[in-house]
Amino acid sequence: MTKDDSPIEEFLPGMRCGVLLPVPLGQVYDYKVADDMTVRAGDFVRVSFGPRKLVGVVWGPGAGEIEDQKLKAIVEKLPALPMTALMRRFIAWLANYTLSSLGAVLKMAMSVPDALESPKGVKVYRVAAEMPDLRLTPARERVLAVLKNGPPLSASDAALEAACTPAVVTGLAKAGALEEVSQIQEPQWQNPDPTLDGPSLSGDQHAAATDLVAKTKSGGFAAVLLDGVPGSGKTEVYFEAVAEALKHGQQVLVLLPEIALSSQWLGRFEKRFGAPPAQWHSELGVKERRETWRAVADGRAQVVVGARSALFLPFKDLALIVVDEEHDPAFKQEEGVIYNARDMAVVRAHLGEIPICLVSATPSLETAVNASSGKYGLLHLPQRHGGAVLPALDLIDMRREKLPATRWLSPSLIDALTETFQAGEQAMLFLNRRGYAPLTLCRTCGFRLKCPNCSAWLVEHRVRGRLQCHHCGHIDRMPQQCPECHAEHSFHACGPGVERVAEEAINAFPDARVALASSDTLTGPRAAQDLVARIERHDVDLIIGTQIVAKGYHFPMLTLVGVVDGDLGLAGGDLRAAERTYQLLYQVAGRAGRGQHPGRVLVQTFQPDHPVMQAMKSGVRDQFINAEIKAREELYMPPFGRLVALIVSGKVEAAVEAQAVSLARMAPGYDGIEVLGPAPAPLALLRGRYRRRLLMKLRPGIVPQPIIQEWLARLGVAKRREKGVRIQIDVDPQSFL
DNA sequence: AGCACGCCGACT
DNA sequence: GTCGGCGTGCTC
Repeated sequence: MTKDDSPIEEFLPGMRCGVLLPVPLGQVYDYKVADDMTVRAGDFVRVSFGPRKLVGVVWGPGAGEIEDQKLKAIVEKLPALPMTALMRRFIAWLANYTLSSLGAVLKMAMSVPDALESPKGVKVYRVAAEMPDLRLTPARERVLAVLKNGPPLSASDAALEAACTPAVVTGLAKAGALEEVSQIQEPQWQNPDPTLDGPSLSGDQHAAATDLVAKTKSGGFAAVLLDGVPGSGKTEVYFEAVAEALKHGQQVLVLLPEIALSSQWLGRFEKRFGAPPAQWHSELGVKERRETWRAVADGRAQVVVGARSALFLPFKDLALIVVDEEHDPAFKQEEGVIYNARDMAVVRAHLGEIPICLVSATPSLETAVNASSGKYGLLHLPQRHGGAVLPALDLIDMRREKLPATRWLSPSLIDALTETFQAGEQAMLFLNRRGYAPLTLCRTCGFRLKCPNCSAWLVEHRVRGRLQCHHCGHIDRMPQQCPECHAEHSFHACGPGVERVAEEAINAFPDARVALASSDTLTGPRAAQDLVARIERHDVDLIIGTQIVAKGYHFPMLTLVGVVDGDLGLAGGDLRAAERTYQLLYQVAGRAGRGQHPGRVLVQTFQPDHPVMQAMKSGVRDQFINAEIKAREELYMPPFGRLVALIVSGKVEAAVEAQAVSLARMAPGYDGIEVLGPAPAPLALLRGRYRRRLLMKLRPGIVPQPIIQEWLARLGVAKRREKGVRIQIDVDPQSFL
């Protein structure tokens, strides 16, 4: 069956149809079409489900397993535009791939239930057909004149136009001179204008843009890696393809890892297209969500930039997907339905038969392999745009720098900072650790402050005067005395966080204006935007930040980047650690010297001979990548084999342990499949739940999903499912441990 | 996931 | 005597 000759799609009164509900149940429930309606697959309908009313989606013909008498009738068909067949196929594909229930995936695609209801009218006023007798004050006359000659307005708008207070308007309505009408207001979206002149492109940029534009124009699936060094103008290249889609009245989705912090990206977009794109991220208010959702569904919003959940927006006519910073681990959703938005974006493009462009200066190994094997197209921008040169990078061998135990900035780095400030330029210190210190212990008895819900240390945040768990959000006040030995003033902070480095920097440079940038200080888009503006105005000399500052910012006066602890990501022995560290360091280094001023990057490391450090120093990226690829290939690690993690969790440790053991015992024993574990998960206790992890390694070509389904089914048959224990499946986990 | 039904401890 | 704790079972 081809995808075009669809099964029965229309259901008449009295017929049985299957309705999928946004609850994690994985089943499609049968309902009867009520007498006064016809529904089609994709329609949003309200149904009774047990004691509650839910909105679901007509999914197809009913399964027919339940007797007619038990069938409930559909309560109501909602006026929203139906879910497209494409979105339904996407949901089904994702549920199957991630081994999660259809309902759980549907829930992600129905995150704005409000948007499906008929839009609520806004009270607007117009002049009544018959004018009653009333006293006409000048203000009243102005209001009547405004409403006589123009469209109906809300009380506040009319008041604004007539230069009076809204009370005058409502007073007139009360007197019968104005009629109140309910008007549905779908806000107008200012759409980006593709006919504005773009920037002039370099030869490489032009060639890449031409290719992307052609693919966007012709349609059809194509995945392309746009690989360019920081500052090479990748954004301008894909903007050309965005313009192409806009010219044909089609839509574009741009996925970014952390939309909330990309005010600079928005600025560039607006400069190119004269209007901002629609945005989609977790900080949107209810109203914005509802309006954006509707505007995307009916095609008024043409370009959406968003975090991973934007993948589930109901695009009417999507022509292109761009995944910027495609290597970023933030695309991976680790809770609930576990999926990688970058990979699922490729799937969506495939199902929708449209091109997708993956963008990065440090492509993930998976994408790099796909590009070199020819599965993905490759567009390469090897040079910085406009003659800017890549920063010079030096390693600081921390084994030679004699530092006191509570200092982390080496004399070499201090010297470089001094020079930078003297030249009137800006510097950035990078340390991927929030708070003041990652560990606090009692000097008297050795007690360590620890999270009650997780196997993690509590991190002191001195700015806010409290202790915080970075995994569950647990917050404590800093205790006065040791909870164990009751010694006073005995706490000792171990190791540095950004706050502590800031303290050290302020001591060393009392005159420097220092800004701290972490997820604790930049709590929303506005805070981020403010900081960016301050840095651009040069109101800040030194930025000290976590990975939040590694993203694609561009500050012309920023000429020195110091990495406080280059080795931080390398601990732990994960195969991916080297790749990650390299990507992060490379991104951070890219912040330096993007304007006319040449940049300098200093990386403090205790392992200057590590391949990552050597690759950073030589600037030869591909040599390092190729070595990593070879290592993966030899070990049948992704993308040369498959991994699936099974995470067993629950509140009772013994039950979790028992479940993990029985899972391992009943593991499939096929050729080419290896099951490792159980081992304590990276956080053996998280949010009060104990965790064990099993890792399944599969040789290339083996499809994991049916094998795992069968495995879990055998477990059920053998009555080896522990109560209160959850088994979560992570297909293609980020961590290899 | 919700939500109801159901069976055992401290309160007006 | 009731209010309420959360165990378990169902939802077309």
